[in-house]
Amino acid sequence: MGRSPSGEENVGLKKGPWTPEEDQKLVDYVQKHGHGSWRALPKLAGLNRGGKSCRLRWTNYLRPDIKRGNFSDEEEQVIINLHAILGNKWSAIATQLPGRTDNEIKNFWNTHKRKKLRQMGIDAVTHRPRTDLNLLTNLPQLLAAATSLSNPIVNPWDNALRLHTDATVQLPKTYLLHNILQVLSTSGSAPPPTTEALNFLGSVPLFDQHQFCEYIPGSTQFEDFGNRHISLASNPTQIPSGTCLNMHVHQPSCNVRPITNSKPFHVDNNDNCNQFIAFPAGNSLPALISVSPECSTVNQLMENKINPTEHISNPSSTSTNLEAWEKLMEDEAGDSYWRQITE
DNA sequence: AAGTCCGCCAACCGCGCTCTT
DNA sequence: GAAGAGCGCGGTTGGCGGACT
Repeated sequence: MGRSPSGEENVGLKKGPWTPEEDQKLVDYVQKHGHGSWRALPKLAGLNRGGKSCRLRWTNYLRPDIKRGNFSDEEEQVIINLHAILGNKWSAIATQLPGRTDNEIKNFWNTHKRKKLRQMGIDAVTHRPRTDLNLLTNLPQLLAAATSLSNPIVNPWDNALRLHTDATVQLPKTYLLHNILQVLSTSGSAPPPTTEALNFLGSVPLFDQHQFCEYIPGSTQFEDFGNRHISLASNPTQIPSGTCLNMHVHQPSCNVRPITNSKPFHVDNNDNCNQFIAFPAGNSLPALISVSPECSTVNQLMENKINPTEHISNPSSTSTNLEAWEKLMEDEAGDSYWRQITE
C-alpha cells in the first residue's frame, strides 16, 4: 500500500546555505535532465541534500528566469493590490509577477510593505484601519504616505484587473481618512472633526478588501469590479440600494479570481465578519450607511452558492461608480486638501 | 574600535492537499 | 476507499551585514 517509507533517508543530509559547487551540480543536472522527481534528484545529481531543499534552491534562486534586484514601482503596486484581494496567497501573487518567486514576494511584503502600511495606520493583515491614538502622533507621515500611494497605476493588465486596482489603490487613502476622523471623533482630548470633514467621511464607502461588489437592484445578483456576477443562494427580496451588508466570508478562498484558477468563493457563516457595501447602480455617489453587526440579511441568503465562473455582461456599468470615486479622489488629491481635512 | 541592534533574505519546517498504490 | 509518499505553500528562523551607540 502506498509508497515506500523514506524516514531515515534524510539522516545526515546537509542543511544551510548552498555552496557554489552544490549550485553548479543542481543547475547542471536540471538543465540536462529536468528536475523529474525532486526526491530522487539529489542522489542522481550527487548532492547530499534533501529533495525539498533542492526544489527550494532551484525555484527560489537558480531558475534561469528568476528576476533579481529591487521591485519596481509597478511590481510594488501590483503586490499591494493583489495582497488586498488575495491576502497571503504568495504563490498566486507570484504568478502575476514573472520572474518573482513567492518567497521573494513574501519577504518583500513582510519587510517593506507591512511596515509602510502600518505607518499609514492600516493593518497589513486585514487592510482595515487601525484605531489607536498613536496614529495621530505621526500625522504628517501618514499624509505623505497616503499621498504617495495614490499615484496612478502605470501598467494595468486588463480592464477587469484595472478596476480592482483602481479600487484598491484608493483604499489606503480612504482608510486613512476614516481612521483619522474616527480617532478624532472618539478622542476626548482631540478636537471634534469639522463639518466638512464629517461630510466627506459620510461620502466615503467602507470598502473591504475582498468584497468589491455592486448590488444590481431588483436582481438576485451582485457584480464585482471584474464584472463577474455573484448570485445569491436565494432571492434577496428587499435589499435596498446602498445598503451596507455584513457577510461572513471565508477569507482563504477568495471570490474574485481573475488571476488564478483557484477554488471558488466560499461563504462561511462561522468565519470572520467582513464589511460589505452594495452601491446603488448608476452615477450617483453612494451614501455611507453605518455598519452594524446585526445587519446580516445576506448571511441567511448566501450559502456557498456563489458562482465564480460567471461572465462579463456590462463592463461600462461597473466602472461608473469607480470612476466617480476616482474623480472625487483625484480632484481632492492635493496636499492642501489633506491638510484641510485633518486640520 | 567594539559591542549592540535591527533589517533583510535565504533556507528550513510543518501542514495540508494531491497523487499513487 | 485507505494509507502513505510527494509536493507545494505559508510561516518562521537564523545568519549576515549595515547602522547606531
